[in-house]
Amino acid sequence: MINNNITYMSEQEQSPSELLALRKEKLNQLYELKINPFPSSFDVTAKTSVLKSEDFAIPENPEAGERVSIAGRVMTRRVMGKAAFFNLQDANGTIQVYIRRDDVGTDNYNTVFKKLVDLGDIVGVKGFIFKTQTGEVTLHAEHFELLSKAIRPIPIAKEVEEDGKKVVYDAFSDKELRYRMRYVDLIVNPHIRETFRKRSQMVQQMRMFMIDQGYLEVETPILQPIYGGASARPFVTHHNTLDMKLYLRVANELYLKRLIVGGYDGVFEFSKDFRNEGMSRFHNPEFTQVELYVAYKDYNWMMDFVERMLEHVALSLHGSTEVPVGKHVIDFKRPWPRIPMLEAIKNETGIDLEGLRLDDLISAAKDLGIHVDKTMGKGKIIDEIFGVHVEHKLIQPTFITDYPVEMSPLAKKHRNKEGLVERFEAICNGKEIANAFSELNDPVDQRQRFEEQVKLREKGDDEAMALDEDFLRALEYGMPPTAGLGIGIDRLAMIMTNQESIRDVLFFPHMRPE
RNA sequence: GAAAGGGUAGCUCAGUCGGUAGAGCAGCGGCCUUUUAAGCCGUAGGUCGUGGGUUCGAGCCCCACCCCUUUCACCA
Repeated sequence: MINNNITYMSEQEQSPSELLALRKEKLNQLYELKINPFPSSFDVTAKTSVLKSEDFAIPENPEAGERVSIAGRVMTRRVMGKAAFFNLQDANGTIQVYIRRDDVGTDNYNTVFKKLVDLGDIVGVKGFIFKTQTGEVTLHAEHFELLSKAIRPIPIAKEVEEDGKKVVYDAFSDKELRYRMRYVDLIVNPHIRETFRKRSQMVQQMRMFMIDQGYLEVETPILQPIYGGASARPFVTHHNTLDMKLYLRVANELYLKRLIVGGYDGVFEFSKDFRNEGMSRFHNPEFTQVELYVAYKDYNWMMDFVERMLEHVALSLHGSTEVPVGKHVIDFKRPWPRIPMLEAIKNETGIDLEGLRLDDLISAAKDLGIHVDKTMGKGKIIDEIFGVHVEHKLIQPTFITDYPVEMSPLAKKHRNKEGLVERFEAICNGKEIANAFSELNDPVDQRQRFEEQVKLREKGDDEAMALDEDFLRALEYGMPPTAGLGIGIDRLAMIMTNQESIRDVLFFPHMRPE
């Protein structure tokens, strides 16, 4: 016991790093000087990005120019005795600040700025804009004030221009640390801030696009007594007062269709969904989808809609329908090719699966190197062939249409193709980005489809859907013909921001505890 | 779940054959009033992911475990 205690205490002494302790000591010194290291507010009148833009005119005699005040984080510092330069970073950029002892006061400069302010501290400055000898737009500070003391050191990267290119040295680049401490990542890696700004813009543009059509943005339950709307394993939780099992939603489809039954002619929801499955660069346990349901429309209309909306999104984010993604340039200009699934398979493999009996289909699949087991029906086999031989080759936006009915228990049967449903997926960069169908609104057919799902579940398919009696009751009151759509927001954001991993478009991707 | 790679100072990384733990930046003490990876002089900083083992001696070799990355499988 005694030994353990001694070990424990010595760990305690070592654990706050020297740098942390030193900065806490600086806090104490500030208090002794009657300087509040965490004041309540500061009057900001300008942004660094505006000050550095062409629009901001610097007069002949800069000292006669207007006074501006800016606030932000001290990112670099070059002290030359009685004067110094530092770079101040605000939300949109950085600007160099020139500060002299004779302008801001001896104590403020020598003691506060030089001794007690560190890189990473948040400060406010007021002064006028001029250009240095080397032509850099700089704020000449006449007032300097500490706004928030940072007691942890930030990882400082050095940036330099070499042959006209920006080269960054010692960037904060450890992915684990970046994801675990996204706040630090955002401070020191400005391009990360930009990626998330783009994601936000993307969502905003989609929202406005749908609102402009007159569709209603709604919210539906995340905690559901019966989960449905997608083939997936759910997270389970428990309600104490009701003493009942609840599921975190895997989709919101069945609730949105209840609202179409209720009489709205268009509803959509940006929905956090939860699926208890593997993690990868394309999968996070929680992810975002937007689902949209429009009455009196079918999947053909929905293809037009998706084209129009995503073309609009690309244009508003990039000023062009062309979006660079990895080695490719993806062009969202409409119209996109529309290819029935069996035709797409025929195009890629030369094999026509149309009208094949199950045993012929199985041998065709085996010829194509597909692993087939006895539980797989025709639909599953076709889907597998498509996944292995076609999907990853579709780089430019493409609609794949008319899926096997077995894979789509919520989609309406095709009006003239036996065994298929009126469904499409939009494929882009080799991945599904949208999934849509003419919604099944026949309550008798829907009940049969649910019952088939229940059989699959009994056979051991733990991703099969459960029978939702209340949803069936809603359909029994009559749902108009309806087109429904789901778009994976994270996947789309990866494309629109040219990121290879879903973790780079989620602020806080799921990580094991530290 | 499987395979490969990785975990060394606050950050980015070296570390040879197993022989006292290294650099740059950040930090600390100085000098320097238009610098910009500022510069110059000096200085401090480590549970080498964790726990075992082999050895006179382990950052390095062996075993187990933890965490991350990438790829694959399931899935959106």
